Amino acid sequence: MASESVPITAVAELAGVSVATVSRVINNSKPVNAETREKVEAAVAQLGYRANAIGRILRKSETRMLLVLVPDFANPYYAEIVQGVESVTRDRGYHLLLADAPQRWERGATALDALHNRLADGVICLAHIDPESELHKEIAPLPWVACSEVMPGSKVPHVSIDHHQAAVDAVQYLLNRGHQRIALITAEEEFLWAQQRRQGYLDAMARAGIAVDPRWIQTARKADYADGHMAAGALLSLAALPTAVFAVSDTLAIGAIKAFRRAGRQVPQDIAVVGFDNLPLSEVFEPALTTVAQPMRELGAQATRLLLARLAGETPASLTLAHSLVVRESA
Amino acid sequence: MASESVPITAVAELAGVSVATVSRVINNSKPVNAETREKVEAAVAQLGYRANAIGRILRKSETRMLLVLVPDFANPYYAEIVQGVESVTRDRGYHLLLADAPQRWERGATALDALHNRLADGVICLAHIDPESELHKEIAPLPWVACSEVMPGSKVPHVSIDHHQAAVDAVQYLLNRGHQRIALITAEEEFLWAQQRRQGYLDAMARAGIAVDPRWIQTARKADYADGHMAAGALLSLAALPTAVFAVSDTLAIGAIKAFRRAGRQVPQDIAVVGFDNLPLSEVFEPALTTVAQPMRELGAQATRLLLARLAGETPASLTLAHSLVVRESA
DNA sequence: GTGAAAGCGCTAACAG
DNA sequence: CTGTTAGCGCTTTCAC
Repeated sequence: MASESVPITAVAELAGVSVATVSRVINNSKPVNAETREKVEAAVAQLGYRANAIGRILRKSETRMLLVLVPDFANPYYAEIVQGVESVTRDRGYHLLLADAPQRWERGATALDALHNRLADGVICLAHIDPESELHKEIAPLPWVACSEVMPGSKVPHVSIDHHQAAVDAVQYLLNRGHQRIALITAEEEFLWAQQRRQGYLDAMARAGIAVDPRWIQTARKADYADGHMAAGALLSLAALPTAVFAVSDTLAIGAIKAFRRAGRQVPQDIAVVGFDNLPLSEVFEPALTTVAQPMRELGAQATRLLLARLAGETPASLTLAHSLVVRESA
Repeated sequence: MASESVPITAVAELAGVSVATVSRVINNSKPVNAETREKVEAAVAQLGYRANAIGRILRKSETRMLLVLVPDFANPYYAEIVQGVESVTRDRGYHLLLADAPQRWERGATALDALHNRLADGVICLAHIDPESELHKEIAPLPWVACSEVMPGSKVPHVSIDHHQAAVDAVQYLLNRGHQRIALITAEEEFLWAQQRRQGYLDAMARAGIAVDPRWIQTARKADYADGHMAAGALLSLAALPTAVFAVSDTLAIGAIKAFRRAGRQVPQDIAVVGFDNLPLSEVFEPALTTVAQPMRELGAQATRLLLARLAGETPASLTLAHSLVVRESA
């Protein structure tokens, strides 16, 4: 009833028992006489008692909160991962603490405070962490797992897809359809995945015995539409236009397609385009995008299970989840 | 250095002072002798001491955490609002507790536990709350504010746009371009905004002296592409095709445009379409969508300020933020 | 099966 | 300016 905080002592008093007994009843931690239990339960109900989480946490020094470090909330890719995280935290009775992982990490007032201050039991990091950075030094000794972004050489448990193989699959698909002059539109490689996807492209081409013309490879600054547009422009200026493009993100792919069309080229007839990510948008865009899909929710869920296992004292192995090529109209 | 938790007593001991003095230094709460301060700071640095948030919270019974109830993380609309929330919580030194607000609220194990258990100081609710529901009974006595979803008749502080006026503006734009037979594609009206946008359409039409043919109004079950597609199909079967459509969401608008085009109609030449939301997608889609934009980030930020003010004992007034019509190609 | 009491880490009131 | 002490709300020995 009351919105006011009612402490366990009030319940004990009303029920005519000790606080220890109340605690036993609400936690089912030890056998309690049925009659006593009823008295306690009645008192709990009457007062609308809810155990204060803070008192409990202080005592047990376990917060049952997990911190999620997200590079960008508004990016649906991360949003879906968070959804996956949430699905398992909810089941396990954990709460989710969300923090923005800013590009430039300021010493001191960081999102990691929550963890340092023992507000959270562990961290799930979706952000890229430079091994040389302040952030890495801060986070290294903490119980954390990486999701989607894998740190090379780091021994931290992580879950992600095999970006290299996914790129190989995408390019192989193009190869199988008879393409030879396959271009790559990639992004600057601060993010490891960009690097890995690039290598996948290179390896698939090499395995097919195709010499890659360096001008087929366009590196965009970021990965938005405008960048894709520009990269496609560069491709368009080539004497022999590639017959297919693998873009390392759907946004890049869409920007490129727009450029091709503006130049009077048909997709996929004149030039086929494969993207990466399977954004909701890629289904609606015309032509609908052929693209590589990642299991985002699963990525988040597994990362969470990994962290929970780690917190439980286990030493779980990192996980690589399956990707899939979604074939639509653009290639 | 040590990742192990070091208590304030350890710092006091090392510095040769009392815990009270340590507390004063780290909180700057009372003047401390410069020399003493230095000793304490040295000890803090040496031990890598970080004040345990839980102890502090228990003592001050203020968690500096805010709970955000989100209907759907993966929906970019909510994601951007959360971004706005985060921007102010970060500035004010609050943490963000994120919870999914499920459609069907199960009694007991709810996301509101966090609040009942005093884990959070207040709630920002982005979800629709039926005044008759369990959830409403639960949340009513708590410190909360509504964001984007406004409860009719409820006295809870809220921030949102004027959906009615926004719809009037959209329809008026169409009217100004000479359209008369303007159709409405709306969604089932569990959400108040759908109802308000519908009324805006009706009022704008009435004010223009145009009798609305009931068949112009198509009500979709949900608000996804397929629904827009279906609604457009119904419109297409009319003897006199409307010359314009106002769709209460961009997804509906895009679904409709696809249907029109499939039927050989040009947008906007044969039929103009205005959407609502200004999703990222609406800019990329072809034709680029003319649509109503909401200031999502601002919505989140203001809601947070409202809550914070409320927690500070003030009684802030609800806010209505400005929307804007973004004119592109579809109308 | 139950109660008394200690103590998690911290801040603030009170003395000095 | 600094130290002593109480106590926030809870769980968990340890007795009985």
